[in-house]
Amino acid sequence: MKLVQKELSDQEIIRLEKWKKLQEKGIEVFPHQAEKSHSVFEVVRDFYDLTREELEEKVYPVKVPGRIMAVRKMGRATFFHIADFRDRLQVYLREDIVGKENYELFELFDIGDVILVEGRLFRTRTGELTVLAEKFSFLAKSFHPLPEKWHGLQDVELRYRKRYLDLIMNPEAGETFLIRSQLIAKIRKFFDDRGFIEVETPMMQVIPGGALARPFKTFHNALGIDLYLRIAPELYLKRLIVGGMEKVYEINRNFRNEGVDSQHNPEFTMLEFYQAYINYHQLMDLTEELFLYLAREIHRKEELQYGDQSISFKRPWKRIKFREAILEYGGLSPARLDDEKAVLEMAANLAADSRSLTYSKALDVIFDKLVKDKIIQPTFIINPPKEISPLAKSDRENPEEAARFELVIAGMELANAFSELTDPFEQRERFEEQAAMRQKGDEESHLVDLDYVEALEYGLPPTGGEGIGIDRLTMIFTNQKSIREVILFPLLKPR
RNA sequence: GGCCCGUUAGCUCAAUAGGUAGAGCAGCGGACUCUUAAUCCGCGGGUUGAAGGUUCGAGUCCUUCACGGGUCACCA
Repeated sequence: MKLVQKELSDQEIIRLEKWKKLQEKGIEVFPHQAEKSHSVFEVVRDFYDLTREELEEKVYPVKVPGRIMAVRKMGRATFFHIADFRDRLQVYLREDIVGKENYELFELFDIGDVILVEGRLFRTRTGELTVLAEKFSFLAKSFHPLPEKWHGLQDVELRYRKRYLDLIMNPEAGETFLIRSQLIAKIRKFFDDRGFIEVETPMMQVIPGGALARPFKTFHNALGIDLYLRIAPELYLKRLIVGGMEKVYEINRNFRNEGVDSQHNPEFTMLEFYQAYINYHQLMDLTEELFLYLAREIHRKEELQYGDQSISFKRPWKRIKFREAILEYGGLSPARLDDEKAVLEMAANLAADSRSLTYSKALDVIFDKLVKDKIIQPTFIINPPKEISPLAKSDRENPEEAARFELVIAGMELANAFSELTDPFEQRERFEEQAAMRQKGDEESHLVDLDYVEALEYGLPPTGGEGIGIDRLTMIFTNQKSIREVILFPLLKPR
């Protein structure tokens, strides 16, 4: 018997010795299954309201699995708690009930062991719902001591590397990931109820498209070809609209070979949905509905606390043109905004790499640096420059602007949506413009995807499409400031 | 990648000005049949992230490296 860790602490050696003793006694430590009646969470949920008298009148037998969390031994009686990732439940162990031999056996149980407790419910003098144990047995032995009971696991790195310890010790962690799960479930319900079809499209692509980002590259041995992990599902989802699927959505991972910070993880989860026959204005309405629905369903509120801000999803949300947002929040005069040279200069000072800057990209840089942070309440930023939107239709009134919006909440870009470009000839031109930029050294420009253009040549009806970052959405809904707090296993360098 | 901060017992943290590395929890032994950060008595536990350097003497000062956090850059 060897543990992964090479150098063992005294406590680990003691636990191994206890295991040995258990084997000598022929006690099953790692059984094949457990006859449970309730989880800890279910006991607390279902019996929380029963009074002491009700519990005395009628016997409520339970068989509950859980991890031993805190032991208070007082001679021939012991109190301890068992926990699952949502709740904890007190257990009362008495020598006169379980028998002397069994009571002494409890010495071989440690904090951290997973056990099954069988008994009846009662309330203690202080009123705490408690299992009066009649039997208890091992479900698994823990060979390592748990982190400190009061402070929990504080080391941020360890919390990410050993998320299981975070979940065992810190109830807030479990709560965060529960909300994440509920968000995704409710998003599915929202779209399913509206007749959308959930689909899955390739994660490995020959031409990574649908966004402006650098991809991860890999290689397929049998076919002998380079493949890329997808940066977005967009072009495939629109092929499905061509194929007549009127409303589709996908919730899945995207991969972008970029830096890591509190708002970016190399793999992240995106919702993308496409609906034929609608434009980006209708998408804004749908987006408002979706967020309001999620806030009501999950938090029973229309306003959420995020840091020291209160974010209101009450409709209607602010809609402001990209240009005007820069004027309003960026502190530029209209004259300065139209002065191409001045704008380029300003952006060059804000960006490290100013080689491939154009007027439109410069505006985007200024927006990112100076404007985005200042927008806290849900705000649609509409009609950004067409040049940075190669897959969107041009705006009807201003052909240099895109029929597109970005949704900003709490200084983060939450969503990006547009009236999809459906004209195959214009799409091809836009791809070629992007290719020209790539020639000039812009690695994030879009690659030409003629297979996609060919799909458009068969006829893509007018379509509205949108992407929503699920991780950032979860951050807003769980009041977390780092994306790593909402991803169970964020990318870390190996130890 | 740049800059700043952090890394000390299983965990959470101390260690004045460079002078014998400590506490709480956890663990071990003992007392205790309504405790809940249980209490009381006693005990053990350290390559101070790694490698160099300065010094009579380094957890502490210097250099390099590793990992993490924050921030800037790039991105969503």
